[in-house]
Amino acid sequence: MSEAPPPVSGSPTLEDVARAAGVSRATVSRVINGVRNVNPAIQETVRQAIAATGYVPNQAARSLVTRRTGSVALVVSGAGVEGEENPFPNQVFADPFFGRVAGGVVGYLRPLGIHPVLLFAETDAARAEVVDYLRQGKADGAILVSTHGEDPLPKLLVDGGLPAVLFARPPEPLPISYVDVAHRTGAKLAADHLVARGCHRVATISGPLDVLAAQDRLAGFRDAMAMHGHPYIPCVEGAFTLDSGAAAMERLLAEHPDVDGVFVANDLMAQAALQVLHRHGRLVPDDVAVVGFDDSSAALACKPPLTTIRHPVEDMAAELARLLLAQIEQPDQRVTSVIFDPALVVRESA
Amino acid sequence: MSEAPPPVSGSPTLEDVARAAGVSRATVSRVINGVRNVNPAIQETVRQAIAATGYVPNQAARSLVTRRTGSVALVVSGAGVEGEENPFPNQVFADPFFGRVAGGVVGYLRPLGIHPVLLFAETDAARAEVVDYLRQGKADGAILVSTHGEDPLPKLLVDGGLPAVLFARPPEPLPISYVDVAHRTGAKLAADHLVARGCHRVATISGPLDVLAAQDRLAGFRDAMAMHGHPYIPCVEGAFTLDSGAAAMERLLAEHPDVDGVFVANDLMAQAALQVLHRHGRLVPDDVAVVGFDDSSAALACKPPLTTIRHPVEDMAAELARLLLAQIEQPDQRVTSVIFDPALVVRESA
DNA sequence: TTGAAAGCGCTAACAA
DNA sequence: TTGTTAGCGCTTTCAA
Repeated sequence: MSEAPPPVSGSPTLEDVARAAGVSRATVSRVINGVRNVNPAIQETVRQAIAATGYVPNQAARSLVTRRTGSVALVVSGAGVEGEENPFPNQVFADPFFGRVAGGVVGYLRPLGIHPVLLFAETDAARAEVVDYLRQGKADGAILVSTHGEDPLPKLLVDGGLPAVLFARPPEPLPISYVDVAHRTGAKLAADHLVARGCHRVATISGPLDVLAAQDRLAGFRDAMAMHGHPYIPCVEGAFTLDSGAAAMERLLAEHPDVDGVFVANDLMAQAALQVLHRHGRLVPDDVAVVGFDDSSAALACKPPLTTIRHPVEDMAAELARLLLAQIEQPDQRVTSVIFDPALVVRESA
Repeated sequence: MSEAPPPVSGSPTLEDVARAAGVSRATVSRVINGVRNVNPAIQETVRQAIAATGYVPNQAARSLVTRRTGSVALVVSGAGVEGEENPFPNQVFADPFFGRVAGGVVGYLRPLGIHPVLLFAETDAARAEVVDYLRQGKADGAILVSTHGEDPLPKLLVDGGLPAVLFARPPEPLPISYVDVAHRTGAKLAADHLVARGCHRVATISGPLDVLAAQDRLAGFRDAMAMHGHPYIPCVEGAFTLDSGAAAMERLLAEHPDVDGVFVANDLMAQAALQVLHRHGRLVPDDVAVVGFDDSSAALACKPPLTTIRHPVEDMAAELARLLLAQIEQPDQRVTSVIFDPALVVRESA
């Protein structure tokens, strides 16, 4: 057990291991990388030498020749304004949605020994940095989670020929793989549930209609209600925010005081709607049933707890990671997209 | 403007730029790295060549020779149990404390072009991976945010001679730089405030007394109260959790029904204490004044909003990043620690 | 099945 | 001030 004199300086290299094992660097490399055609006995010797020397491969040297870093960027991107005050939106972390995405990505990547680098791209400068980050080979590809629809980063990446995948379908068609949820299916779930509850005078509060998801949710809801014999469904457009949800609910109540069921395009607006209904003395769900969308943390914070449509965010994020790795392996492969089915989560509001 | 034939394959290298500029690789390298002693005219030529070729330095090649990656790991560590179900604690992201830490770190590092890699180290295996991550040269150092006191990772890193810094003083003395908050000062702030309000029968709910921060907060509070002429302050030990806070408050009320001021060692327990007081018909702050510690999101969620002690978490995190970079530059420098003063945030509970 | 040798793209002595 | 050159530690042909 006495061998492998400690290397004079720095940590041991392949050379040191090779010398300790009495083989060539190439052989040690083969053992480490699990290349077949290596004599089992030699494999064992090499393994012992590795343990004895405490060898750890140098990632830089490895990357230089393989042109891979084995790391990916997890980019939280948006259409933020140049010169924004806060360079790092704390709220991103507070957002349970992002937490679930990160959880799904890490859950898939960690067993593969890949750890995501966290990048924020709220400004043009930051977006340019992301592109550079990938071009410098600091990461092999990027998983993008956009907070806004008009995010220019996906196009930048595609134009740069950099491997990237997207959470949610891009507004403009782009040759990029993405995952998304079947918004229409989710909206149908909400419609079916409201009808099954016996709601007859149903309305909806949509998201901003320049956002794809909002369009799809509205269309899906209307289609499903039409199937149930309700050809016209009143709609007030919101902006996915608390304030806009409150305003929309007020207007809905003013224009359709007899409403007994509302599908709200996201939980945040639904939470506000619930408060408005409460102020107006309407009991939820008895007088008015409310269904939200997202199953965000807001859904549980609601009074009463919100019945809503849940994305399989973690699964979607894991699939996204898988798609990215596939694209890194085979850059010229056709883009793939995967649409996930959402599920109805019944709580007390409907 | 017609030069630099596009490189045959892959992206341009230093060689390509050098050829386009009619100089040597070394000169281009000097220009890129801002080394002085380069003829301004040549500098300009080189810059144009860089722009013309679209050159971006290869990080792997650079790291191989400089032995620096220019990236750091942000490690969320704990004393988690082996084989835990959830490999990635979503709640970490939900925790506003972590968000603030990350914000401070990113705020400091991003202008330097450094992006943190997010690592989780809840299990022994994960901790070994963190050590390997650094040993492989995938990051130059680690910023550790431990969720538990007995986290073994700091020692692993120190023993490995790997650059690392800690958020919060390690329980066992360790040659590692850290930042922390002056717990005793914070507790004194709380004491002074309660006394100034006119509280005469003051008690405290401490954290688990095997945790340093809990010890310091208790001692600091008692010392300050003694200065105000209250030599003995009743104390019930909690566990920094909601449940333990409620239990402690119940006990306090049973043993000292005439209490009119309580310092609770963290906001979560204070929140529970508030609920218990409410159940017992005690008005806060009129009957009983309550001061928490941390200024976590719980403080604002309380009814009434909690008066509490706030850490300058972002500043602390930024300083931590600075300490790490300093240590990476000068590995054999003595460890430094910086203690930050907390501040009293007066809301409605006291 | 194994070894020798040629780089990967860059920085940093050392010369000129 | 600039160029030449020698590696950094690894993977990967190509021969043996």
